[in-house]
Amino acid sequence: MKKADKLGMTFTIKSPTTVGETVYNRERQKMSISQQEASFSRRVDADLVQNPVYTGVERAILEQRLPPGTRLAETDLADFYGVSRTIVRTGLQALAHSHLVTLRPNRGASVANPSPREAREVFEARELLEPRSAREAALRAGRADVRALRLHAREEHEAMRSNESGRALRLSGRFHVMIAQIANQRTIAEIIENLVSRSSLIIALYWTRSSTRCDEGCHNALIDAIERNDAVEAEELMRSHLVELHSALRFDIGDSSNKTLKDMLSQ
Amino acid sequence: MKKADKLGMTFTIKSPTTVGETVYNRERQKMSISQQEASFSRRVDADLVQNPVYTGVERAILEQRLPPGTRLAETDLADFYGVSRTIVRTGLQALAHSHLVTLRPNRGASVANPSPREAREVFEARELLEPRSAREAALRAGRADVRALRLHAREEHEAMRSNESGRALRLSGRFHVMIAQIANQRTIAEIIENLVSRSSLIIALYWTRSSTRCDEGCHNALIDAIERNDAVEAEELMRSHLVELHSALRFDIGDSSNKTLKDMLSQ
DNA sequence: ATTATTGAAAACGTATACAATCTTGAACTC
DNA sequence: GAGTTCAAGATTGTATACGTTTTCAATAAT
Repeated sequence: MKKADKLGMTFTIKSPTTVGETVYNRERQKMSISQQEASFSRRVDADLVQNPVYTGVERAILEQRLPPGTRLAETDLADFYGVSRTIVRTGLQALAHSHLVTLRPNRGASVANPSPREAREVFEARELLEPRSAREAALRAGRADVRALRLHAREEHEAMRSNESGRALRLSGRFHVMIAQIANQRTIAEIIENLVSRSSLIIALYWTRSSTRCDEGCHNALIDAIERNDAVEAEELMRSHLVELHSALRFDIGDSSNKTLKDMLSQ
Repeated sequence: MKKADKLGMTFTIKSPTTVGETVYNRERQKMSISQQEASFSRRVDADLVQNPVYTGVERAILEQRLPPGTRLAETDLADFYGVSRTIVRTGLQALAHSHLVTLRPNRGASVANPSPREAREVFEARELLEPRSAREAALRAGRADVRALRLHAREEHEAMRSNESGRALRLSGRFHVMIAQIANQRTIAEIIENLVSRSSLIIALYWTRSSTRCDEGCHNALIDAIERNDAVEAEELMRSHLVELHSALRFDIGDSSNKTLKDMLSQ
């Protein structure tokens, strides 16, 4: 009770709208990206998509409503999402595997707090994988893919304009994942998806600039290159985009988040 | 009862010796590889290492005692390892995240059955990541690292000589992981570790040659290059080694495993 | 002989109970 | 006043109970 108050967890139990949108997005991808083998499964995800804790907390982290280090007590989450602790634990364990959440034995879960080293490594890995992905995407992208990318870029833009910076950040990450998916290398796309997710936490901790404006230009330029099937240009644009992001991180600041956690989960 | 018989699961409940060795290996690494930040945690693993289901099933898969597609009934595992289904589920979910196990809603778990496409993608990803890792390892490796590698190669050799092909395969994979760890890029090392694990399943399904003899020469040559700090050579050796492995896979054969699952888990 | 039906047994999904561990804060000592 | 001790409360870890779904074999129908 005291704890719930401290966390600002005066929740009315509600069903999260998260699941709906995620499913929608998946559906949309399915149309634009050729799926060669139905048997190539990520069944874990199929299960996870309907775990409200997983989808809800993931989304809250990607939108930076849950800052790094935030304690995630099982009972609070169970109450909030109206499920038992069993489901909460499943979701938290999955998030821990994605490095979005840290699990400490007998101490419970908290939003991950990537170290400067981890931050650097994540971006180095992205700089290694994503340019190649962008090149491949430029070679493979069809009309539907380009259309989906443009639609998505518009959504990003609108989120920025209406000052929904959290939503903008999440969509920006999703843009990178979409490119990786167009490249039609699921294994690598999945790795990239994970690295991109972690980037939201890294940006929350080490980002220096206030604006994410650069994203807009970069992303549009990338779409143009992909539409032209200009593989070399797409690869180079992606590389420089990532280097730019990476260079906007500052690792010399200590994590000093003293905000109260009011309404971080709800909406 | 009927089912247990069919699976050859006439288990005497015993504590798996798996955990012990794994811990030992980790300890050994810790000595040979410089650890800069204790806070850079993979706490999920800390938890998982003492999950007998996770360690036992993982090891059985890596040693090809559990062939792809093998059904993993929760109750059987619970009985075998002497834990409740709660623990079994935690372990299986973790294995599913590593793509070693497939979870289908209401249908339970089975050893993953990577498609030809997934197999190809895994090796493509390895060819992308590991050569670079080997280069970095060659630059960074110290005396202790080289010594650990040679010790490990000897273990591999002995496993081969004594016809423990499963153990040899697992150790061979571990060798690649060790190099990735020496490269001191934990994020990428973890990705490689996962790809290497999946390779055991891929080899079980699509391997054509009977011998793994080539490994021995390749690995020794790699150690030599690393000892000389010859980055270029190490990178090239790793690249060609992986290409050779990849080229020894045949994707046109259907999976026809009709073996009974006797004693696949025990020992 | 092959396919459909069906119901019992087995297996999975989720909630909950209880034990083990950690946290907190008040009382106490120095 | 700063630090220590310890018990009550809170939180996590594991097992188990129970409802739901699936599987499978026996039976019936085509």
